[in-house]
Amino acid sequence: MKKKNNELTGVREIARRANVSIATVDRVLHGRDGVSPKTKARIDDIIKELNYQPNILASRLASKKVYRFAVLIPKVSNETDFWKAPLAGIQRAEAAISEYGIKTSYYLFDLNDRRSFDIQTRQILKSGADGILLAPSFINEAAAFTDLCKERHIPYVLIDSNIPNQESLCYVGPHLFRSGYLGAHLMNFSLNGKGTILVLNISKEVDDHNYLIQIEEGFRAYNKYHSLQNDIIKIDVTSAGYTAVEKELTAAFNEEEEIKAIFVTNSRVFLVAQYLERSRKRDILLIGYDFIEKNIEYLKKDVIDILICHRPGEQGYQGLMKLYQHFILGKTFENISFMPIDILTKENYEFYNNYMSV
Amino acid sequence: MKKKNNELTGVREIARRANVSIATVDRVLHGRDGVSPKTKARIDDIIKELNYQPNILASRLASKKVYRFAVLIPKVSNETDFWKAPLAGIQRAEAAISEYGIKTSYYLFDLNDRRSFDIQTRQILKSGADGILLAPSFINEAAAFTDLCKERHIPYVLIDSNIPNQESLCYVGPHLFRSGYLGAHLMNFSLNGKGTILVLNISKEVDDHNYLIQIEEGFRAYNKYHSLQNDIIKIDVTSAGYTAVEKELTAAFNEEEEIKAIFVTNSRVFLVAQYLERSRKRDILLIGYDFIEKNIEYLKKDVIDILICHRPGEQGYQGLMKLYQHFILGKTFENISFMPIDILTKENYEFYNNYMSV
DNA sequence: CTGAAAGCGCTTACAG
DNA sequence: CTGAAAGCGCTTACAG
Repeated sequence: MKKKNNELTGVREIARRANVSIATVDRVLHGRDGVSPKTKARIDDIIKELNYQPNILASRLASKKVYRFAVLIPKVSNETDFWKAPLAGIQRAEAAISEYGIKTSYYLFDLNDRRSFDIQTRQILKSGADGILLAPSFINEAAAFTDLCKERHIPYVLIDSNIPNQESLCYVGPHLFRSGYLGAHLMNFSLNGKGTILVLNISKEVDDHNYLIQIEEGFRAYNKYHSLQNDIIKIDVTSAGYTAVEKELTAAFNEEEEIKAIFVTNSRVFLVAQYLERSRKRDILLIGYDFIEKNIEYLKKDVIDILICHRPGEQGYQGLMKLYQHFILGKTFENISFMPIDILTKENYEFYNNYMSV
Repeated sequence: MKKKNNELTGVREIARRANVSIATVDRVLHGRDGVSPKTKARIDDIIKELNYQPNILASRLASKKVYRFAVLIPKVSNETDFWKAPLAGIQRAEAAISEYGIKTSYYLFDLNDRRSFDIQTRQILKSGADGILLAPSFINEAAAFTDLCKERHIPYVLIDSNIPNQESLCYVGPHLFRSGYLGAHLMNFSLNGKGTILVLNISKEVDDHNYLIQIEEGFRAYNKYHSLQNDIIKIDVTSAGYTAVEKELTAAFNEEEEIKAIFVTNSRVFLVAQYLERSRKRDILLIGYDFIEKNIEYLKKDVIDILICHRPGEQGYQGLMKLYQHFILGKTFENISFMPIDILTKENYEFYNNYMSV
């Protein structure tokens, strides 16, 4: 049975009402030119009146246009498997949206080699990607790159950490200050105001400073706000190897007897755990960051008490979905999406990453 | 330009190779009968050989079939806004999949009236829903209902709590025993083995017992496993009103001086917080469940120290998506999806629910 | 500036 | 048991 005219929907109905062809409606819908202002106005009115919502399935099926997204993140290394989770999240998103004519390409760089970051950025620009998802691990290089993106009007989404004052499409990641603040609270929850606290920044890269400093400031802010009397000793370990950590910690423990807790501002907390284990120091409260294998190992052994995490998988998933929302759905959204700050212990870590099937 | 024959893809290519029409291919693809065994075998082989993946967009666009999902959850009440979050998650999923020809209907029942649950179940069966998402709050009624669903071959997904030994399509929710176990750990993290602990079950419904008992058992298991010497006093408050809680707590505090902490096995922890505030008892460690307004209020005021949560929004989202995966994508999956067990404090609760935009 | 027509990869009656 | 044809709601050349 053929539908009656007044049962038409979508572009057909708009075309009928405006007395034009659906091709013209399509032109207006996508803001292409070649339509007289008069016609355009008429069609625009009808679109509003009908509160027309395009059928994305039909649109994507008919269109040959392929959107190309580039993903620029660190490769998983022997040192750390942190980036496994974001990658998995990104791939989960990729699977969900690939039917919509989206091609996702991966450009992985080496966290120990800032040139590899630059090399990949050049590849991306050459590739002609429509949108970019990146982790700005090398902040200066990243800022230079996003400047280029802006020049070329290529939207980009940041995950893991933010570049201040950059007009990204979105930042998906933690509120670092608040994360450090939470860390201090968790320490105090157990210490109840007593004992000296060691704060450790372990990083050979100056780039991390922006990242670590925000966490440290949050940490200190908590103790200040609550007028806690704990001494805080801050140590910058400018090498990410075990020996450097061992040396600094040995010195610290020799000088100061009252150390009751250690807070590590990034995922290198396992190095400290290793030290505590080897030197048989028990009853030191140890809190650090990130769900990585080496950390989980010490969490299980009760050497690390708490790991703070920022949903790395979710960051990757959401990051790519933001590009999808922007390009395919034409949605707008807040340009910051803060991740929850999660608390992992020996008792709940198992459930943290295994629910990600949808 | 017309494509060459050997560039054909999808059903067309299968049909060409099998020397049949695409209608026949379609029949085989969907297991409809009316195809000779010989032809079917031939087509099946080709499907495998080509590793054919149907184009869901085209499929859903062409099909007139509408899938109807029924959602059976408690309505948000004045007493608690707990069910806001699952509802929001379900609606988020609904928005994501509605284009695929899915109609979602809501059947909300009253947690104070088990008959309302029954009434809604009858409505659902009458409606002829294809799949059901439900919270089995009244466990006996729910079991009777899912028995009927099984008889009629209507798949259903459970959220929030499980019905033991039911063959649901999936359970999406917490591992309650482990959740209680974590609760005990958090207590001990602050108490360090000292002080008497009060465990409170506040519920007038016998139905909740299965739920609460699992949590309590987990809690006790932790203390036993770690040989903690804390006394545990367990109180069942069989009314969900403030006065009953006040009476029981007053009595408990009069009898026992050493109470240092209270663990409430469900979201009624705000009633205890209210009591502690009114009776000016400070320094009592208070841990309970769920991100609801009244609890957050006391979390902010430092009366409640920790809330344990099981991603209610995610449960709703994933629950509906499981039905989608089953019906539209024809995917298979584990029939249990345990939620992470999250720890909320005054410092991180703000980030817990605001990232849900995708 | 505009329209007629083919096509995206499927599903659905209908006819035989 | 099987196939030809129309159609889902869009987009895309192409022609004028």
